[in-house]
Amino acid sequence: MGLSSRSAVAIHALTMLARWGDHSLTSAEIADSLASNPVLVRRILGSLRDAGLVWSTEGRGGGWSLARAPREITLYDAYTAVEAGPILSRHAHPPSDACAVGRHMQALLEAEFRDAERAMEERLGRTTIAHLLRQVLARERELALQNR
Amino acid sequence: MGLSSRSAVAIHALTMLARWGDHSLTSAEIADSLASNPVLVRRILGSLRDAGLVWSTEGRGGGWSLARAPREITLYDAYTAVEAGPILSRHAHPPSDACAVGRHMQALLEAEFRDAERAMEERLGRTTIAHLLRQVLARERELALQNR
DNA sequence: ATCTACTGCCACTGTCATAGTTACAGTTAG
DNA sequence: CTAACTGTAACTATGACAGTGGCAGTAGAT
Repeated sequence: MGLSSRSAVAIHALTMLARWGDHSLTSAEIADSLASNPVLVRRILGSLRDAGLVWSTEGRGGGWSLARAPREITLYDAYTAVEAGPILSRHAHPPSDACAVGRHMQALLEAEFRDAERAMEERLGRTTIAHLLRQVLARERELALQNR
Repeated sequence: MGLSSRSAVAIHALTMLARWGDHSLTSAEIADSLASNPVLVRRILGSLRDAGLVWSTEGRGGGWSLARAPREITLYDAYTAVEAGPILSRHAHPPSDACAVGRHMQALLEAEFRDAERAMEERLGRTTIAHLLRQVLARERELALQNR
């Protein structure tokens, strides 16, 4: 493993909200689809709300809805909303300053790792929730045909 | 944070081995530069050896050396030698099969995440240890000039 | 007014990966 | 035989994470 599964949860939830776009979903409904927990869902959707991707209403009949069109939300948006630190982690301690190599490795690695992370983020930014939803619907149609 | 710092340690060690290419280094020497522990270094260099990037000799006077030219070792080589699983982790549990979205999300995310990870790996594959070493030496020359 | 169904949030648990450390057996040069 | 290494297993401490229960706040339904 590496990172948390929060990105997966976030993208899953966003796609569900896009699928049932006309009405809001509760954290319990989303948790059911994830085979997970409403509190967990609320925590992650809370981050998405802070990032302006969704909004929520309290009280009876409340729930969650998208704050933007699905085609205006990329996987990168979801990813950066819920994931904190860098992917490729740096030295646990700063290396020794007495070593000619150690003196510079931190700065060099920082540059290399940032570039590599940016490449990944750039790729995530190319896929939108709308794109994912389209694939989900296509797969559902296929299933419907097979079960006829 | 995200992943382990093993990649950083591996790249650091490889660069040191390239810098002092004529003779081998002990795990204690490398650990000193990392401000870390010889056992940790041996564990990580062990993975690099399994991947064919370095070799080691036991007994007195033993130590570690590169098994290839520095320009033939990329950061991706080091990364995949020491890092096990995927970066972007998937759902903790498989989602509910009863949900039209949940049924398909795992496969779709798998494809998206693999593409994103590949983009990162591709970027890491573009930088070699030789490139890093060149930068270290350049920075050392600068320092030498300033301290004159 | 009260009930019901939500969000929001805190505190806690169990689990797991990792960094770090100690210990010791095996290997090799002096 | 001794000193200096590698190789490896066992252990600890730390921290991130998923998951859970509890409870205050909010708002529609009756």
